[in-house]
Amino acid sequence: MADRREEILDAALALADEAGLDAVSMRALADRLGVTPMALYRHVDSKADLLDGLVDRLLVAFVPVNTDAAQGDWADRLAGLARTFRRTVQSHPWAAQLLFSRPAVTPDAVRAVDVLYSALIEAGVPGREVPRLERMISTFVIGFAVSEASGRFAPGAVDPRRRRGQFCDGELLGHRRLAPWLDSPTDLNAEFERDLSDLLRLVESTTRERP
Amino acid sequence: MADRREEILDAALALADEAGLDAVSMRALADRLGVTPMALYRHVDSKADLLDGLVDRLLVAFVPVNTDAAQGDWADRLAGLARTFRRTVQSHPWAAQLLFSRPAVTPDAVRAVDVLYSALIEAGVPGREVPRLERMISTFVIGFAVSEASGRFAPGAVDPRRRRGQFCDGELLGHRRLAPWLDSPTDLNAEFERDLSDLLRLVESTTRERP
DNA sequence: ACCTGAACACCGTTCAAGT
DNA sequence: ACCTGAACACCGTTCAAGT
Repeated sequence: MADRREEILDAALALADEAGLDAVSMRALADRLGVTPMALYRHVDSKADLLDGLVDRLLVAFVPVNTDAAQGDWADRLAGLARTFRRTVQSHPWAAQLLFSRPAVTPDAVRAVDVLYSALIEAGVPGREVPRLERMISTFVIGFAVSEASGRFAPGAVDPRRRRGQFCDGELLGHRRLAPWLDSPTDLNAEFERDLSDLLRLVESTTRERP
Repeated sequence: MADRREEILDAALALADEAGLDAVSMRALADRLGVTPMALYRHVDSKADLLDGLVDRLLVAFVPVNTDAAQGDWADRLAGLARTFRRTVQSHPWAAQLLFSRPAVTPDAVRAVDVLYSALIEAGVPGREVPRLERMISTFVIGFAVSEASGRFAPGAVDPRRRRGQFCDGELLGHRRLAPWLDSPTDLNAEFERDLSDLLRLVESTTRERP
């Protein structure tokens, strides 16, 4: 009765948290379970299937069923879901490599999409526009979390020699004008909140009729 | 003088276009160049360095220097850059796995960021807000292109048995109310344009003073 | 039903040796 | 300077065999 597949996914998740996604090989996973690599294939179709299972585990963890994110008006619920998702990726940065690769197809992923749909309907967004706005918001939220986890928002150690070259050639005019604001480090928590409130304003503006 | 590194990147890009990113191994790449795998390490630090070089090649291709995307007012330039980026990823879908992994650090990536900075400044966005809006827009645009290329926007073949189960249990209320709009297939070209115009409206609204 | 052992066709990378 | 050969320590997966 104790589903062997679940034990395998437990071990894979622990391995990924401890040593990163690259450390999750069929062989290493089998070792950790005290079993031969081939024994895994009885419960998992392939390594790709294993990774799909891993992503699903993460989504189970964050979908709001009887949690804070399920309370409040539509804006609270939408922002709550976004914050919970970001926090989940922060605790499992290895997931960044997987999150953009598969459609939201598992029952739990569909449930998360449904929370967004319901929030947008409650906000008064026309039904025709809801799926598009859902994709837009989820694309941004996943993108932000993945960018953070994979270092895309990191300071960016540009080769100073080349940078100076670009500056002197009269290039990078934008960077030059923004110099006062580019030196201070970014508070990504505050930035995420500002981005969210911008997106909520955008949702609100979609409830009014437009040409 | 003929830089050997450039020949290697040419071959790697061709290999990726023909057979996908997984086919780009040091051994296969060496084979294609008629050389021993170890010969590559004279011109490339590691496989990671090779992949960074590949991404850079893509960015060189799309940064607007004397092209359509460099013309027009700020909104045209911003939308042009987004469209060109999306088209680039569409022609090289293997890049999807790499685009979120490294900060925009190479000279060409910095140039692309600068085009966005300049557009936002011209739009009248306060300097303090420009870097945030640049990250927000680029995160969305990269996320959209990557989602498309990696199948996240694909129809989503949910297991019908499970889906029915969820429907009958009174779950997925959002999906149920949206059924009329969820059956027709999505025109992603039109959706991308609508998303872009929403983002441009958001930029405009940031030029007005807010609390 | 569930697991094992041996094997196949691959990886990235190091190191000493060649010219 | 540039390349090679052999080797190390890995991969995912197939297939026949064991209990």
